[in-house]
Amino acid sequence: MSISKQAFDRHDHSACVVSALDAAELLCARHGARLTGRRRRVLELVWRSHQAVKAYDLLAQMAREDPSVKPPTVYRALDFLIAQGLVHRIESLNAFVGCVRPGQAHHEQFLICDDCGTVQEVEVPEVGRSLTKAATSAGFQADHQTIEVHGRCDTCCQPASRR
Amino acid sequence: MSISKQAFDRHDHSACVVSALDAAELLCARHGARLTGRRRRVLELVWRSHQAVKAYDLLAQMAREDPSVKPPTVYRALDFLIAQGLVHRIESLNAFVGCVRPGQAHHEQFLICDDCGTVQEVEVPEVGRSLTKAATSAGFQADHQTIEVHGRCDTCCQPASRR
DNA sequence: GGTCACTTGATATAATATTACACTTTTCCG
DNA sequence: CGGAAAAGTGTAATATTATATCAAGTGACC
Repeated sequence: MSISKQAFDRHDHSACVVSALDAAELLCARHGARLTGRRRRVLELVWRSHQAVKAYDLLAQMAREDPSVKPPTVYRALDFLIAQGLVHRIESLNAFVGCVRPGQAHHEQFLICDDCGTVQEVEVPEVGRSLTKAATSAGFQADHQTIEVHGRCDTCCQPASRR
Repeated sequence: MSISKQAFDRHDHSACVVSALDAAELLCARHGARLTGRRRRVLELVWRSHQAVKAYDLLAQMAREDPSVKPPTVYRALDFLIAQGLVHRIESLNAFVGCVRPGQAHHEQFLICDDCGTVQEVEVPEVGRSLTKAATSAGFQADHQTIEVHGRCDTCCQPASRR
């Protein structure tokens, strides 16, 4: 972890959002990809929290602002953001989170709290390495790894009195 | 891997099915769980191949035999089999495979061929260990790991002529 | 034989995701 | 500039995956 759990719990989240959006603009510009209004809005909503967001929750929020937003609107934007590496899909939740390391090559590894829903993206290089190695020795050519650890986060493990 | 890829490609699959069903009977007896007709049938169908099976494919097959089979029938049986550790859910496919090590504690780790759909369950102890360790040091109490590697299996990597 | 827990049947519906086609906007080349 | 091609979006319909609810059946055990 780059920051402590305490720091995380009290962090200024608006800064996360701003930096995520800035990074997205930059990355898209560099890749010649268009971060349109819809896509930007979806990314912004995904970044509302560090919990995984459901596509239909995004849909509900966006449809309130503009009734022309329909499921394909959301899924297309998500597909784009995922292709750009700005958003990750959490398979075990059918939900989505903002990528904390856009633009840097990394395996997708997540700690998912089943209590509060917080998704923490981590980087444990050995895991990717061991898996790729094991796959290779089985004659398997690994393209993509889905690594999702469920459990309870630090905060949710604490007795209530200590929070 | 306990057997070679070549051996696997030509293996006598009916033996897999028989041994899976036998192991299931044994395990359920030991746990005081009831492997009813429905449940047994679902397990059998899951074991039809080493590919992940969709719930609605199971449903279609079973409904052909008995029209009273409905989605809950299948999902309940799958829930039971998963709880008994006889079947694993592949999150990234919304599909199910038979467990090759029922009764033995293990992390669920899979190599999934995106060409032929074959799912190979593997055991790479370091991966589970590294992940748990990383989680712990982040104050996270890990309960369950979802590890699914997508790519191309040995057979599908071979030029067609060599198959 | 009664009762309790578990299992199943049946109906309905919720939640997640995609297809298809028309239309608009942007790009970009001559 | 103008206009064709590509990319993005709107719209409607539908496919796929999964669960809730309540009633009825089944087997285990005293």
